[in-house]
Amino acid sequence: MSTEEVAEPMIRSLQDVFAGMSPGNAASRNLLEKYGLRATRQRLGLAKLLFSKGDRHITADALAAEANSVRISASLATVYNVLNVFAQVGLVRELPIEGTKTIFDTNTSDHGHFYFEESGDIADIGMKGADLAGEIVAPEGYEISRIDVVVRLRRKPDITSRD
Amino acid sequence: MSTEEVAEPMIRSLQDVFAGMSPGNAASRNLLEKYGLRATRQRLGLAKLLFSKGDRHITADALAAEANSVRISASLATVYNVLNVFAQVGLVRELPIEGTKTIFDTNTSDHGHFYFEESGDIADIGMKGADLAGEIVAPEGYEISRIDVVVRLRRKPDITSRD
DNA sequence: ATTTGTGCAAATCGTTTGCATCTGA
DNA sequence: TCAGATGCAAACGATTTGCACAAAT
Repeated sequence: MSTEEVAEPMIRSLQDVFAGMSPGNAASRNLLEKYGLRATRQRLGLAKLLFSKGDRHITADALAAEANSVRISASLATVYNVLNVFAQVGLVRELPIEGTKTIFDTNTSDHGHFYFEESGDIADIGMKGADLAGEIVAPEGYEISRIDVVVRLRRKPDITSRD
Repeated sequence: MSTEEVAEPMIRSLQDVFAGMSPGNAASRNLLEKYGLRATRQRLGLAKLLFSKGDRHITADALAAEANSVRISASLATVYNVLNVFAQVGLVRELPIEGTKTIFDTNTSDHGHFYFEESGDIADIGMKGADLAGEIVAPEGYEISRIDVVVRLRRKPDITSRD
């Protein structure tokens, strides 16, 4: 993983590749190898969990739990390892939202997020991320590497349920 | 640290209150009490450090170090305490930027941030934060409590220094 | 046969907490 | 006075790391 050649996310719809596939199939191996990653049992399994269910926002913790509940054995340390490696090559993206836990996003395209303050849930915001990019001017000598937009939401006072 | 002045914040009331003041003065006490906080030695000292030098983006760690270097004794635990209390009442704001360390921003107005990836420095972005807010529609039943915009920057390849 | 990944437990890092002691209104 | 703050050290939760073992090319 100390690979210098940080492959660029050429494949956008990872969901397409993984959707409905059984773990350990040829396509998955191919994908991992395309990113210079050895296709190990746990990487294949975790990739399946990450990419076969549409866009996800998940913590290492939660992913590990989910993996184990589906008989994909992978220690927490390995899950962290795999997620970090995936992030390095661009298969997933780290979200800087909540102070403590790191959240990994399987959607690596330019997009913002809604953050539901009471539940901690996260949801993608359609466009906007890119829109903003166009208006912001980077300081002299710098270029924009990425823009993170987080819209924090609180439940609106429910007027209909007054009595 | 060396906050490059990329753009200027618009609201700087607190700075005006504290600028050039000696620690422990009446105005500082007033301010703290206005927020329902008891004016203790360390709160006054930390407030001075935070608000008398213009907008700042600082970690608890760094603030504690700075305080001690200026003979304002305050344990790390207390610095955390004070910063958290200040954040609760709205004197400062927590920034969700780097996964690990929490950064406190003395500018609580609506604004985005530049994040210099190589140095870890943070600088305010003039407007934009609010602009974006106008375009985003909150999901049914929710309202926007706040929008965080972080523009990550990398150094642009320096063309002039090629040889 | 190598090289790379995995798993465990111990180690680290930032932050919080319990508790005895001090301090400000 | 006496609620509320502080300081220390131990406690904590999330993540990383060292090392022996297992698996992939």
